[in-house]
Amino acid sequence: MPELPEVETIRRQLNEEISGYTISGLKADAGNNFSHPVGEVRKLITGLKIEKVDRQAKVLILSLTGHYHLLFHLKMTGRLLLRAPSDRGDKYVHAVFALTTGKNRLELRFADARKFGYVKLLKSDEELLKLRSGYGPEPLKELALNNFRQILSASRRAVKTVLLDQSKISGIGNIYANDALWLAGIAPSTPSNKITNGRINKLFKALLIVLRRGLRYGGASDNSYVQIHGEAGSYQKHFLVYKRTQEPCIKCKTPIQRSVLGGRGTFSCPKCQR
DNA sequence: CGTGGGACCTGAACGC
DNA sequence: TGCGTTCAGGTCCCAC
Repeated sequence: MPELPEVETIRRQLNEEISGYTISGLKADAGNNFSHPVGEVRKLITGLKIEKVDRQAKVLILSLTGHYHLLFHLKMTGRLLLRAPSDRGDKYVHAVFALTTGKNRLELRFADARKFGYVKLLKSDEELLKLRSGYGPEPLKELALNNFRQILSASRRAVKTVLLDQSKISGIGNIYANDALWLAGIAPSTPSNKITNGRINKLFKALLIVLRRGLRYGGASDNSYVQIHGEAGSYQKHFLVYKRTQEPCIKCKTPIQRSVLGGRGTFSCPKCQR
């Protein structure tokens, strides 16, 4: 759901719209998922200014003055919504951050139907560095082909499992892993270290293509993901194999197969992917 | 080191 | 109409 393209879409919108705002309040209900008691977080961040909105893998990072960093992970059903204080009707809101600049007032609302998502406060740049060090390179910014080759050749696990491993590469989730493997013509269960160089090149390109495409369409609103003003993305209209069980393969018309790999729904064309 | 499974929590979709 | 069951994906944690 919220994978790299979805979270990056939100990051860009938030960075554009709330940078420079000051946090002027915080309300959260009992169903929140905060790393620290809400009262403590409120005390620490009230009055701090949002310097920029960053991202590591699927984690959004609001960097505040004073070297504080507010992290949001949306997991499956989390949403971040930017609203006027008078706007009503958002469901499953667990936390509301009041934002102020000059006379402008906004609310950043953290909503999550399933409560898997979290809000985490980091109190120093060191903590942020430590968090970042647990993640692999960002595919659209840092990942070089050589590095990608090393990552894949270092594991005997199924290639799809490696793609989804956030400690190896940042931000790839089930949608884009499935679609990239189809585009590259590689079966998801292929042992990662058995993929030839030529096919690694193909997969590398395919991965960048599907992630950029996801971004261009503003993410996949397949489930509960929406952008910060509630608009849907549209990548779900362009899935290559994801969720297309029994529908014809775009290349060869063979029905797309669903299987389970590493406990996750896996979609592939038995003819095009070997 | 790797992996399989369960846990987290709840709405939606489906079966009867 | 209304009940029950199953499923979903991101990540962590535990047992093998």
